[in-house]
Amino acid sequence: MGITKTKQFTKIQNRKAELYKALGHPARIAIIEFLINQDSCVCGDIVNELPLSQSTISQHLKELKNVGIIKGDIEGVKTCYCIDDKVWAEFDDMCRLFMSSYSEKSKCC
Amino acid sequence: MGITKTKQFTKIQNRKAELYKALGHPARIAIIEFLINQDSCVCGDIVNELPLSQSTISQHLKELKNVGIIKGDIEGVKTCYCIDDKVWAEFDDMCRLFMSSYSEKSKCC
DNA sequence: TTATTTAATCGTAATATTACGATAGAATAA
DNA sequence: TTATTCTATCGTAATATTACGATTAAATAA
Repeated sequence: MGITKTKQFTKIQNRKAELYKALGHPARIAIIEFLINQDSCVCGDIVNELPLSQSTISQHLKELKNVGIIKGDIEGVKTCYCIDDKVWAEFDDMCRLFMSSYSEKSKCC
Repeated sequence: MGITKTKQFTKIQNRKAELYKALGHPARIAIIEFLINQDSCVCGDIVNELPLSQSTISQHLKELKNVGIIKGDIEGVKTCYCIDDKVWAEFDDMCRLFMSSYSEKSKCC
């Protein structure tokens, strides 16, 4: 089917999965790493850096934008992509909580 | 194409993406949450808990097992699934490093 | 104005994912 | 032995994802 039964799960479970899924592709990891490490946030610079076509990268940027991890600012002919502080913090909190909810003590086998 | 150009990215980028991707489905989030919060780790109990068929859940369990997040122990007729401490720690470390590599100071727009 | 640059979107092909029922195989119970 | 229980796997259908070239649209440059 290829269609996820979203309605069967909680809002929080879906949001969690959505954020993880957005980072579930090496190109999108590379894009985020680029935005963090480089001074530039210009779309064209990302395209030059990554081994994928312009249209493919544009598609990946859109997915990251859809979940809110990044935001795009059109500046004349160019577009500047940046990490969204609020969503990054949301993701950070969510991860910490999720990670720390498991302790080795609770293991059974 | 539906095929990821894995070879164009680093091992670490691919591993990161692979781990995130494994958690990029609400059913798999629910499975992990169940394993963390319940005493049980028996496959059948997971199937009873989640709103999906036995075969679908078996498939999701396999994906989590493939990236190493969980491991399965066959105990007679039943199978016990547990979180793998080592991989969980790897994921935790990876997340922390990734999250903390961004600071709001570095934002540009 | 016309040309150029930049990035989003469209169309499309190949492959992957999600989901289920049916089946199979292994372990235990009767 | 035979029946039952449990879970993995197979086969399949519907949908999603990934990737690219071509096109479009908007802004700037010539």
